[in-house]
Amino acid sequence: MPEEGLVGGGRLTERTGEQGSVPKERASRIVMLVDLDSFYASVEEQRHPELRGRPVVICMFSGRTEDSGAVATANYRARALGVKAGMPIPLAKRLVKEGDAVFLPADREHYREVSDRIMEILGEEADALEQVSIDEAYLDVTARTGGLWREAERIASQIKGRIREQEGVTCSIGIGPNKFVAKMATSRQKPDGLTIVREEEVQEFLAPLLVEELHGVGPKTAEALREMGVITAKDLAQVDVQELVGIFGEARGVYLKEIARGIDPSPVAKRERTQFSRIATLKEDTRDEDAIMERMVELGDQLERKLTETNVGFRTLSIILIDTRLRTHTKSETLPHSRSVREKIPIVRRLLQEWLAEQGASLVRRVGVRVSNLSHVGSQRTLTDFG
DNA sequence: AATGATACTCGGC
DNA sequence: TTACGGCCGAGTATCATT
Repeated sequence: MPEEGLVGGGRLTERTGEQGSVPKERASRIVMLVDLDSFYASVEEQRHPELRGRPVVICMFSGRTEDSGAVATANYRARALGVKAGMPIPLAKRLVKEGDAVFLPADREHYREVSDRIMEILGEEADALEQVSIDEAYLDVTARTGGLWREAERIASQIKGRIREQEGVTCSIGIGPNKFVAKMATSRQKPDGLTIVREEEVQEFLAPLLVEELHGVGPKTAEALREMGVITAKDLAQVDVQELVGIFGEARGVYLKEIARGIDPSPVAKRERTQFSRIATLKEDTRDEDAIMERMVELGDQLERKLTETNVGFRTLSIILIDTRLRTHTKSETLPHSRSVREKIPIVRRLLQEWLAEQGASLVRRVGVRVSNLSHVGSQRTLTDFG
C-alpha cells in the first residue's frame, strides 16, 4: 500500500505536488458523483449485444403519428452524428439517415430495475447516498476513506468494476470536496471517466470554465452574466456578492458566488419523493373540455394506483397543460389530505374550466395530472402528515 | 416585517 | 424547412398569518 504522504494536521507546505499529486492533509469531506453513461442506450446494448458499435437512439414515442416523439438518450456513436436528448425523432432520423442507426422505444420499467440494482451497489460503497435521478447519485465517502483522496479513487475504481461486472454498463465518476465540484469533475471526462479534483485544485479547475458550463447556470442566467461582462467562473468569483444578489435575488445571488469559488455546503442526503405525475400526448390538439377530461381521468387512475402501491397520500393536486407551441401551463389546488385522485375529479374539472376560460385561444397538445405535498401514510410521518 | 404556505415556471435528464 | 416526451426537483413571486 503506497504511503499517502500526509503532513501532520494542517502544516503548510505551499506547493502543489508536481510529480505524483501529494495532498497535504486529510480532506474534511470527500464527495463522489456517479453518472451512468448514456444509461438507457447502454442497457439496451447490454441486453442486445448485436447493437454494439451502431448508433443507438432511445425514443419516447407519443403515438400521435408514426414518428412523433422525442429522443430520450442516444449512445456516443449517435451523438457523434448530432443526435441529442430532447430532439424530435424525425430530426434525429434525418441526421443519421443512410447509416445503420437503430431507434428503440424506451423501456423505462426495465431501466428502473437495472438502476435499482446499481443504486444498491452504490449504497454499499458510501457513508451516505443521494440518488438524483435514474442514472445519477452522489456518495459521501468521507468516513470510509478517512478523508484520503487515494482511497476515494480506489473505491471509485471498485464501483466502476462492480457495475461493469454485474450490469455490463459503464459510468463516469467525479470526486471532489463537495457535490458541486464532484458534479463538475464528472463532466470533465466521459464516458467511462474518473476525475478527481482535490481541495487545493478547485480554483484552477473551475477558473477557465465558462459560466454556462457551471451546474445550475442556465441560458438565462448566463446571458445576464454575459451582459455584466462575466464570462468565466473566475470572472464570476470576483463579482461582489451584493451585485449578484441585486440582480438574481438573495438565494440565487449567494449561490452563484459560492459555486464560482467551488463552495457548496449542501449535504449528501437521502431524497424523499416530493411529487408524482402522469402526462400524455393527445391524439389531436383540442380545447374540448370533455376530451381533455377523459384523458385526465385515465392519468388520474394511473396515479392513484401508484399512490396505493407506494402507500402515499397527497394534499396538492395539479393539472398540467402543454399547448401547441409546447408551452407548459399548470393549475393547482391544495386540499385536505387524500389518497384518492378519482374522488378529486370534480376539482380537476374545475381547474381545467378555469384554465380554458383564462386561455381563450390556445389548443392543448399534451395533458397531465400531478400530486404533490406528499405524506407517507403507512410508515413514517412527514411534515404534512397530520394523522 | 418575518415566516411559512401556495401557485406557478423553468430546466435537467 | 419542419419536425417535439415524460418525468423529476428547484426556484421564485405572491399570498396568508402572525
